[in-house]
Amino acid sequence: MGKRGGTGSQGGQPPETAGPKSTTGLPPSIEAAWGLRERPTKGPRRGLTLPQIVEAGVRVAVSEGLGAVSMGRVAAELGASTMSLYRYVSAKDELIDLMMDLAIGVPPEPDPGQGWRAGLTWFAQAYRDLLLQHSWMLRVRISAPPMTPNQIAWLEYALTYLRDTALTGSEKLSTVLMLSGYVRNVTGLEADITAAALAAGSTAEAAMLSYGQLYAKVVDPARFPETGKLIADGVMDQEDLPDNEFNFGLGRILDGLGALIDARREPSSEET
Amino acid sequence: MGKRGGTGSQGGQPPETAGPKSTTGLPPSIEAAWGLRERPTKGPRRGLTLPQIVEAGVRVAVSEGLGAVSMGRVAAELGASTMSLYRYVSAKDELIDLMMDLAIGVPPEPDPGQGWRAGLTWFAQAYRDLLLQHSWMLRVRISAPPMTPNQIAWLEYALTYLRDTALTGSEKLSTVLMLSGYVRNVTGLEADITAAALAAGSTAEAAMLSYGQLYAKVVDPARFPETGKLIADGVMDQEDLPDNEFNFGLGRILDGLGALIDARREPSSEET
DNA sequence: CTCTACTGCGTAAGTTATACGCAGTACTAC
DNA sequence: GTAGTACTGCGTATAACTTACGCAGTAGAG
Repeated sequence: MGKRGGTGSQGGQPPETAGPKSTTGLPPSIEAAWGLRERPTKGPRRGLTLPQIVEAGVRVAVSEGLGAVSMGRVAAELGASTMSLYRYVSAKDELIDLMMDLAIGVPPEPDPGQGWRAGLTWFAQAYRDLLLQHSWMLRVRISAPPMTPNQIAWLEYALTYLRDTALTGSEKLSTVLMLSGYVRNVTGLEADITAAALAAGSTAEAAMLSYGQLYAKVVDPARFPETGKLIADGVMDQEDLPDNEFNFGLGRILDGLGALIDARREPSSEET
Repeated sequence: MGKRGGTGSQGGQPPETAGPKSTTGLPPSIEAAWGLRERPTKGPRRGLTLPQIVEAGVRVAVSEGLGAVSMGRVAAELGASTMSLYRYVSAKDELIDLMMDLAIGVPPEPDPGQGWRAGLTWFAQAYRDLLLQHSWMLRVRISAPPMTPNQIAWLEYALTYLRDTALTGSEKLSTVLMLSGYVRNVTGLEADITAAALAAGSTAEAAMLSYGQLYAKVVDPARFPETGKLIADGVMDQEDLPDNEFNFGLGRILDGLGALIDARREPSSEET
């Protein structure tokens, strides 16, 4: 252990974490994402910037997968030392949160003119495309409600499409969370299947076809008749093409939502 | 490194992993879960059993959280050594998969008499209760379609409720996946919020109330008007009570599904 | 009784995140 | 200028882990 044997004249306390103390009470990652944390102006010039680091992290995640994102790897990407990153980021999780926010990006401007259904469909599609592009995001465990700037922007974007409906605020929020959760689930499942099969050494297409055969090996149709029927019908094999799967669930959700929106419009006299 | 200095007379190859070679092509965890892997009858009496180990793992997860589940901790729980577990389990992930299957358990017998909607509602509720009981499961990253025995049993259970509808097999499967994914999402979000707030040092109730105040600190109502409205209305604060949130989304999904089921029944002449 | 396929498990290697504190830098105050 | 000091990057070290490897011993098979 590092005994104090130097001639160092200061020996001050180490800084709390990255940056000055926070008074907001927000989680550190969230503070960082919103650019709070005023930076002092004293000491040596800083060698890196937060955005640089986060970009490097995303670069690593995109090219080598989330598993390759270690503090050391990201630092190497920048030609810096591992520990230097901790001057900008208080923990690895914070880096990951920031990477997510960067990758999510600013959503395309909403166009409420097209109606809630078309709007939400587009929202879902855009989110899906994003996840397919940055499939490492599917491997990040979500552990808090969305609070970073771009996440909020997407939320806002979706809420805008619901503005002219008679849903309550709480219902709108629930709707958006349900929808984005759905998109994440379906896309993630699809990615997992593809990845597992690719790892087993087939092409993506052939891989998806073969999944049902694994089920067939294990599921006894006598004990699980309904599941057995699905397997026999080859449903597990093709998964019906990912996009169809996606659209089916999306359609159901929006249908259900539409029923409520319609019901709200007529009987009540809340406004208009 | 262990140089060979002993008088050992054998020096054979180490066994592949836990147990004999597999010929099924299934992922190792799945094989283990279904009890494939015939055990030989030679050598010394085994000191442990797979179920014992998996139970110990669940015990640790329940009482100390998923993060506490390490090979060493589980072994200690059994009074065994860390490495001895690898005679039963090929990797930690396999242990986790088996823990999941054990915790999921056998679902209650379905009663298709009550109709698909009541049935699926009960299914969702039962799954939700399970996740609330074993909240560590929410922290496990799902990385494959459900394939272990009890997972399949739950799937079968849900499919049974859809038996008498005119949905296609593919639609039924999508429906169940959508539903269980939804339950997992909502329950997980709820658990995350509670956990985060508890960590911040409030009681569960008070914690949930305070979440919206974090949003208020960060969201500029001018830039994000719709989101700002939600915050101002206190929607983020209460999250509308977890159960309401849960029931809202569930209702929407089932409504949407109902519309399709009804539509299928009338116009077509597929059966009956 | 011997052979040998097993067993539990000690040892050690390889990864990680990250606490701690040093040596140096560049504003600020005089 | 010159000192003081609040910073900087980063080397060193620690604490968890997972897991490969191989030894010493055990018990069914022949």
